[in-house]
Amino acid sequence: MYERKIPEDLDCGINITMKVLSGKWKPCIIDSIHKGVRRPVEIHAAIPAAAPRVINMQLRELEEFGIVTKKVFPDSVPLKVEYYLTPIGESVMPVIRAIERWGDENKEYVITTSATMESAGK
Amino acid sequence: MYERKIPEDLDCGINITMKVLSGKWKPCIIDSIHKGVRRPVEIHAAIPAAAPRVINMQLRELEEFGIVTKKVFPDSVPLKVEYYLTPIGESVMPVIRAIERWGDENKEYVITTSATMESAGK
DNA sequence: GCGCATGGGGAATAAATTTTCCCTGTGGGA
DNA sequence: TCCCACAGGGAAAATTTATTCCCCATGCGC
Repeated sequence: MYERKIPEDLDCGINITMKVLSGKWKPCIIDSIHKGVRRPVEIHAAIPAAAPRVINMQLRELEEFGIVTKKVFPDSVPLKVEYYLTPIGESVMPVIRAIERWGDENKEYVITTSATMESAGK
Repeated sequence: MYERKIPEDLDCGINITMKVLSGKWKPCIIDSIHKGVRRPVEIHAAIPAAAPRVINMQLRELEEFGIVTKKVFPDSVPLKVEYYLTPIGESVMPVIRAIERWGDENKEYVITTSATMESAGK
């Protein structure tokens, strides 16, 4: 990870969750794994917009936080790796679901609003 | 706002919500307003860790997205301004609550885990 | 040997976001 | 007059985060 220079305030729960979930692709990664997408290549395929390197790094961070665990099959060739959600990882799913649901329900609105914003003042 | 150079994918609901909520202090700001903290000075006081300038900018972005509305009392001196959640703003509250709840429930865990991460490899 | 797929990392660069510094303007009070 | 509280913005610097480019290793098939 990076070395923080600005201290973070972990007072309110919002910031705690954000510390774990912040990362452009982390919620998507968690959601994918929850859906049963376990192998790195599959995760990359599921989120093509993200560079593989970024997904690797965010997976590592999620692993450090105990959100996911990594299972390596040392004898299989080509090398096989699988990621699973830990119980803590499972416990964030309601949060991800809430985020996803709101987004799905307000997709139209957000897209048209942000389009309007761009054509107006920027 | 800033001019994006990397296109965003607004396919999945997660990214939609994140577009609206991303911003270091936005969830806190929304939560504060929901709790009845309406005037800019009060919001600043409620989130002392954030620079006032940042809060102003994020408020403006939230306003552009229709999450909050601004009510100005032109005749009062000193100038009085109040922010309110719009119906859409109210509709994100369940998301904020879910984020807040998970953070509160896992505060200890996250804090000790991130402390361990720092003392180990960084 | 060569190229493939698998899983991954270092270093540099680019982009996005936040923070700091200082400025605008109003009207009240000392 | 000078300074206060209020609300807010421009510009630059700093910080944080993402992305790109190229590298490593294994064992298979040709």
